Amino acid sequence: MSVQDALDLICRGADEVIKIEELEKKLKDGKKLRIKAGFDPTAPDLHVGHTVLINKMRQFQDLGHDVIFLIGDFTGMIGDPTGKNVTRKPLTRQQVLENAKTYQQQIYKILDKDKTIVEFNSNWFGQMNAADMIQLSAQYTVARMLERDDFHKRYKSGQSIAIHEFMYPLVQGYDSVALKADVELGGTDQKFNLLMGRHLQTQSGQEPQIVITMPLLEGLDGIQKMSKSLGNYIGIDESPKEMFGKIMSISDDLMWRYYDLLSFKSNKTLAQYRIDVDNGKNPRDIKFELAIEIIERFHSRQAALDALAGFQAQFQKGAIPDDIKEIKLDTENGVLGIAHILKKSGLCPSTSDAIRMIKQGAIKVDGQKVSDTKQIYPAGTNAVFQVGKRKFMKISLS
RNA sequence: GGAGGGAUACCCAAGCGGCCAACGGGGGCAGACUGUAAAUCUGCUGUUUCUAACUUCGGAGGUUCGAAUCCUCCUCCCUCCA
Repeated sequence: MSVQDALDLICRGADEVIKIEELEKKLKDGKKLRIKAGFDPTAPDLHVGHTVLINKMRQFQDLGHDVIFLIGDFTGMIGDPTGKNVTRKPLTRQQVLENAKTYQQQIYKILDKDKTIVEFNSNWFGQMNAADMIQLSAQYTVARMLERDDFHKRYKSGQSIAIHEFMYPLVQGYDSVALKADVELGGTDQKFNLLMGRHLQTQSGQEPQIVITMPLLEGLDGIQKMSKSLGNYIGIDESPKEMFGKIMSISDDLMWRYYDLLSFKSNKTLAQYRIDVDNGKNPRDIKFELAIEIIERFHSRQAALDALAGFQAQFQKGAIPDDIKEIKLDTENGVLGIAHILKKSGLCPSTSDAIRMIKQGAIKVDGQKVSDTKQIYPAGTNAVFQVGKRKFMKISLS
C-alpha cells in the first residue's frame, strides 16, 4: 500500500488529524509506529458507537503498526472531569481488573489479540512519588489549563474545579511520554488531553505524537449521538437478528457514515458502492453488505447469513419467522377474548392498547387480520398472534 | 436569613372553578406508500367489563353542587438579595 493510500485510510472518518504533515513524514520513514488509545476502567457495556475508535486501532494494526490498549487504572482513581460535576466513585483494584478482562473479551472481536499490547498506567504512576507528581504539574500553567473548554466554562460561571481535576490531562499526557507514543487516538472530547501529550513529549525531548480525534457516531435516528439511554444504539452483544433489523432501519444517508466509521472495506470499494447507487443500484443491497460485515464481526459469518435469510423471508416475503416465542394461556370458561390474549401474552401492555391495535388493523392471527375487538378463541386454539410487523408470539390456549 | 417563581401524562408545554382524560409540539406505536428504508400522509398514545364507567394534573387535607384550576400545611426545584 502506498503512503498516500495509508494516509487516506487513517484519515477516513476522523474528525481531526494533528498534524497531518507529521503523520505523512512518519509514514514515509516506514518505521513501525506506536499507536496509543486509552480507556477508562469503568464497566464496559459497548455499543457499536464505541467501536469507532477501536476500528481505527484495527486499521493501524492492519497497516503493520503496534497498537497499545492502555487501561487507565491509575487515571480511574482521579475521575475524568469531562463536562460532569459529579465526582466519580473510585474503583477498587478488583473491579478494575475485572473490567479490564471484559474489555479485552470485547475488543478482541475487532483487534488482533497477538498484535495488541495491553498496558496499565498504574505501572508507571504507581512508582511515582509526590515530588515526581509536583514535577509533572510544573510542566503546565493554570492559565493554559483553563483554556480547556469545560474548565473555562465552569470557572467563568463560578462552579467549583477541584485541583486534582487539573491532574487528569497531565496524567493522560504523561502516559504518552511513558509509552513513547507516535500516535494517540481519542474522541473529539478528548482533544485537549491528547494535545497535552504532545506538549509533555516535547518537554521531555520526544517527538510529539500525532493526535487523531474520532467523531461520536450518530445513533439509529441519525441525529442524536448513539447512546444506551436514548435507545438509538446497536449493542455489540445483541442478537444477529436485532442487529440486522437495526442496521436496515437506518437512512441511506446515515449508511455512508456508518460505512466510513464501522466498515473495514477499502476506500476504493466504498467509492464503487456510491457509483453503483448513483447508477441505480438499490441502496438496500449495499446496506445488506454492511449488516453482514458488522454481524460477522461480533458473531459469525453463518449467523450473518442466517440473519439475512430470516430478514428476507420475514419482510420481503411476509413470512412468519421460525424462532418465535411460544406460550400457553389458560382460558376463562373455555374461551378467551382477543384483547385478553394480547395483554396476557405481553404482546400489548394493556387491554386498552390491545383494543386500539385491533382498531388500527395491526393484529393478525395466523396471517389473517382481526378487526373485531370482541373476537373470541376457544380452548385448544394454537395460533401465531402478530402485532404490527415485528412482534410475534405462538400462543396455545388451554 | 430575606423576597419571589415553579412542580401538569415518556419529555417539553398550555390550561387558572364546570365545555378537561386535559390545547400544542417532540418522542413512541400502528396504518398507507416502500427497500422493515428515509421523507410524506393518516390514526392512536391513563385504565377497565371500551358507544360507558373508573382513576389521574408534586403530597396531604379543606372550601364548593362541582377543583388541574381557590384556601391551608408539607416535600422538592429555580431566580434575586444578604
